[in-house]
Amino acid sequence: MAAVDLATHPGHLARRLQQAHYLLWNTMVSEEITSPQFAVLNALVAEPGLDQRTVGERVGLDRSTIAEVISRLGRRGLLDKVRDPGDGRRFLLRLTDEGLRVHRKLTVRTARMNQVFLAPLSAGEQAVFFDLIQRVADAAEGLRNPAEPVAAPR
Amino acid sequence: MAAVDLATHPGHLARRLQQAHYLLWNTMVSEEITSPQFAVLNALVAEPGLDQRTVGERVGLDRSTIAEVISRLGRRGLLDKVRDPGDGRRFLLRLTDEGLRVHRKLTVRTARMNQVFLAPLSAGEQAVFFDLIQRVADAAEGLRNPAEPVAAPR
DNA sequence: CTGAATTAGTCAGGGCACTGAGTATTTCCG
DNA sequence: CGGAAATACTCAGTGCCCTGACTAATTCAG
Repeated sequence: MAAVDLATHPGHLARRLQQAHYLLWNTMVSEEITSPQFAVLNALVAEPGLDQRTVGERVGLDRSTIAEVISRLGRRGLLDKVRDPGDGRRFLLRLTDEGLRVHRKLTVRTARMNQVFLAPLSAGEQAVFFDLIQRVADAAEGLRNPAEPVAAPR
Repeated sequence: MAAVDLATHPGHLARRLQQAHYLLWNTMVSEEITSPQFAVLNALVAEPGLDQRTVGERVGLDRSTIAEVISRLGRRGLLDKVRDPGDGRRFLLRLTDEGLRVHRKLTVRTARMNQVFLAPLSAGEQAVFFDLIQRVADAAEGLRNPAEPVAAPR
């Protein structure tokens, strides 16, 4: 039987890691606001007035998914969506006061959660953890977006 | 503006890692069979005749999700579902010949994909990558499953 | 200036992932 | 034996995630 050990499959580990995070988030941060939703709030705190597509780019979500997430945040009254007067295709996004309030509250809780989540690793290991994951993710994303100004042999 | 750097958020990195893997899987392994579906096939190659719940446990999926995945694999004719004659609650699962064939084919492709995915890391870094992710995921899962009885082997 | 690309967003469709409620079957206990 | 508890599975509901096809608005080229 040619069965394989899933522990050597990075995809399987990535999925388990994300699931573990999802559960911890639910218990330690919020049952209402999800981690991707928080990422969107955070992007709009950093850069108010972004359009939908750019927010998606900042947090790593495609146009369909970002539309759903933003629609939920809008329904909850956490952000406003206004048609760009200068370009009728865009919607400009801005947090409401409630959105800012929620972002502040969750920022504190998220920091606590991250500590618990990373507690099994020493400080040095945590830095390596971030570095390795980021390098793998960046490289894989680069495979998908080949048009980058990488190799322009001039 | 109290915005946070998402690169220091393990949850965000985990999500990006999984998305990157998803895309690579789609192009290098299969557009039909997903990574979780392959994990189920693999579990049944290792242990034919498992019931649904146990398969879910092996691959890290809850009862609802594993039911959907198995239903899809059944519709594609990759596995058979038979009610356990000894316990009318269970369904026993077994791969069909086609299921075995698909598993063999994808095993080869998956190995190739993993090499590409992990190419940015040296062999030593890959080992660390596995170790760190596994420790974090295990610890977080442990938080949710309080004090499992330490496997009394009969 | 006008028709062809490009761009932002929507919508339909498929799949993963969880919770909570409900059904059927088995087991456990008094 | 018979009812309560446990177990395996199903179903409804929510949310994330992608692709591919579509609409509307803008930009660009001839």
